[in-house]
Formats: sequence, structure tokens, C-alpha cells
Amino acid sequence: MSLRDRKRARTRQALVDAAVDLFGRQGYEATTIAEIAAAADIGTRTFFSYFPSKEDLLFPEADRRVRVAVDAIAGRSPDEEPAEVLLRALRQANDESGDMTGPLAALRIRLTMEVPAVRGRALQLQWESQREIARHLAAAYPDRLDEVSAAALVGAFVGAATAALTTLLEDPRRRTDPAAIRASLQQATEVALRPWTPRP
Amino acid sequence: MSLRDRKRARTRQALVDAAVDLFGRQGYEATTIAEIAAAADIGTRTFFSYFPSKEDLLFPEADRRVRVAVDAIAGRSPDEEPAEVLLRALRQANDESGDMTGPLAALRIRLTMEVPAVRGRALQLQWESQREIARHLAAAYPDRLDEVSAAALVGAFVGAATAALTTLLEDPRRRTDPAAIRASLQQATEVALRPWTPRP
DNA sequence: AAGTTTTCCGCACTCAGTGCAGAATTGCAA
DNA sequence: TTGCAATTCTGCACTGAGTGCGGAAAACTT
Repeated sequence: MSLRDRKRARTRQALVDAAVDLFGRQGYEATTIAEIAAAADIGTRTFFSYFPSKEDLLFPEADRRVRVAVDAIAGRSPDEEPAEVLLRALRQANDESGDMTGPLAALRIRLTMEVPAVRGRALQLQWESQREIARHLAAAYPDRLDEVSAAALVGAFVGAATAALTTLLEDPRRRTDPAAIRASLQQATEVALRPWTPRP
Repeated sequence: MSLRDRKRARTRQALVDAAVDLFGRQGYEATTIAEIAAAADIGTRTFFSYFPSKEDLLFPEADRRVRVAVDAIAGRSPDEEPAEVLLRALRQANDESGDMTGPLAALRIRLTMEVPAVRGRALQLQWESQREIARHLAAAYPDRLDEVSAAALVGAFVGAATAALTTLLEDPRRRTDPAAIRASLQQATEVALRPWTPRP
């Protein structure tokens, strides 16, 4: 890794840190990009060569989750059902992306609920991830899933998990309890996948 | 309906018409709000008392679909399963909202795929609809569905249908033909909902 | 050390969106 | 019809996101 790359990574991280700090202290909308850039000690104009928009500061590793999920699909075992692979892939994406904890994650959850622009960006990123995963899943099971069915399967799963998790996180009591969250996520995935799994 | 209300409705429609025309001819991003307002013969400033943003011009009846779906839930028969009611509600929302045909609908489909800002708004509106429907469904089955399960169920339905429909509409041949769109919608909901329907 | 490539960043700009205050329009009552 | 109150319209001034451009600065290469 060259000096250039290291410096660039450092600046990028500084931007995220500055943003988390400022968003947390003054709120999202009250913080301008100029302030964030100043706090990270770069010119305002330069900000846009690191992030395309203000919202993206909150999702600095959006592609990593997708990569993990895609790898999980690639590493399927020969007798796994599509729904099983998908379940494993999404679980792995949540576990391994390492993005579930820390101040950034907490802030992201809060702002996604409170600020429409952030929610919009979150939904858009999720949508793109979902499509990418569906493409890979369809490619992994060319004779069992056409593209439309794969999209429906992934859509059902992600939709159920997202909706359930959001509803859950709205309750301030449950929001703080990791065990409750994990349990409900489990419940949601079961609801979503039940129709696709073989019945007794 | 008073003069005021009628005039207001007429202006609102004029804005949508002007926007459809301009978006279609020059593209979405190349059209400014000032142009649209001028075409509808109102001041630029006044635009924002009709629509909160440029994107919303493409979704002028966003609440109607939700109302239809909620009414459908309210009119359930006593022995209907939650999934059946939901299926009927979503079908009805698509059929009755009358928003599936005409130049606005065609433009909306195209721009939702092509312009990120439009897609973001579409996803956000869908998200809100979904939550509203989930709330009503949970209220309709207080002893069978808790809030989280209802959210998961609706999320799975809507997610599957949306993903399937989008994948279908990506085919440029189908996208231009209203009959094909209707057929695709039918097909998409069938694919998406097949797993939930009773098996032979 | 000199030249090449990449990154930085100030400047000027466009456009979305907001607050405000006054003008215009409409509704209502006498 | 006229006069008054409520609502709506709209110009003005402003903020902030985001872009294009061109030159300065930094990093890489030989």
C-alpha cells in the first residue's frame, strides 16, 4: 500500500470520525459539509472526491456486506437449498461485516429512523445490495431459479428482516437489549422463509 | 368543493402535466422546478406549496394506494387468513388505484429505474406504505399477529413483489407496452406469492 | 532532479428548498 | 355591492448541496 493510499484512507476515516462527532453533537441537518471538511482538515471541494454525498458518510462500507454475502453464496455446499444458502449468506453478511457495533452503527440506526434523507439512502443501498445478491443466487442455481424467482426470494427475505428489525428497533425498551433483537431477527427470518422451506 | 379547492386541484394537475411533458422531452435532471412552475403558470416559490420536492411530482397519489389497501383489510371476512387478506389488499391496491396506466405511470417506471433520486423517493414511499399496512394488519389480527410478525409478513410480500416486478420490467420490450406491464404485474405477484399459497 | 501522474482545492456557478413579508384572491357578512 | 377576514400567491434574499474547471501541490517514476 503506497503512501498515497494510506493517506487517502486516513483522510477518509477522519471524515467519517468528524461526521460522527458533529452529527452526534449538533444533529445531522444542522451540520454542513463545509464543517465536516474543516474538521478533517481538507477543503470543502475535496470532500466530494471522498464521498458522493453527505448521506454516504454514514455508510462507508456499504459494499463489504455485499461482498461477504456473495462469497458465502460462492462457498455453498452441493446439497444446500437456495433458501438455505441465502439464509447463511445474509447471516454471514451481518456477522462478518463488523459494522454492527460502535458509535457509527448506533448513529446510523438513529438517523435512519429520524432523517428522511438518510432513510432514503439506506433504502437505496439496500435495494442495490439485494439485486446484486439475487443475481448471484440465480447464477448459482441456474436450473432451479430464474432471475425473477431469485429476486422474489431475496426480496421476501430482506423485506421481512428489514421490516421486522425496524419495527423492533422502534420500541425503545427492546432497542437496548441485544438478545431481544437477535431473537426477533430470527423470528422474522423464519416468517419470511417458512413458505419456501419444505413442509412436513 | 369551493372555488379555492377547485382552482387548487386544477393547478396541481397542471403541474403534474407540465412535469410529465418536460421530463419526457428534456429528461428529469435537465428540467428545473422553475421551468415546471413557469409552464403551469405559477411562481417558482408557489410550487413548494403544492409539492414538497421535485420527485413528488411523479407520485401525486401516493396515499391512495394505501387507503385502498387499508379499506380492503377493514373489509375482511371473518374466516380469512392474514396472508389471504394481505394478498387481497395488495391486489386491490394495484387494481383500484387507477395509477397503473397513462403517460405518468410509464414515465414513473422509466425514471424510477434511471434516476437515483426518483428511485430513492419511490422506495421511501413504498416503505411508508408498507409500515402503514402492517400496522393495520396487526390491528386486524390482535391475537394472531404481533407487530413484528405483521411487519415481517408485509415486508416479505411487498419485497418479493417489488423485486420480481422490477426484474421483469428491466426487459425494455415489456416496459413500453401497457398490456405487457399489466401482465408482468400479474406474473410478478404470482411468482412472489406462490410460496404462500396452498400447495396442491 | 526532472518529469509525469495524481490529488487537492479555490472560484464561480446551478439548482433545490426555506423564511418572510407584502400583494392578490377568495369567502363571508351586512 | 361593499367591506373585512382568511387564505393563497409570489418576489426577494438566503442557505447549502453538488459540479466543472484550472492551476497549485504532492506523490510516484526513472
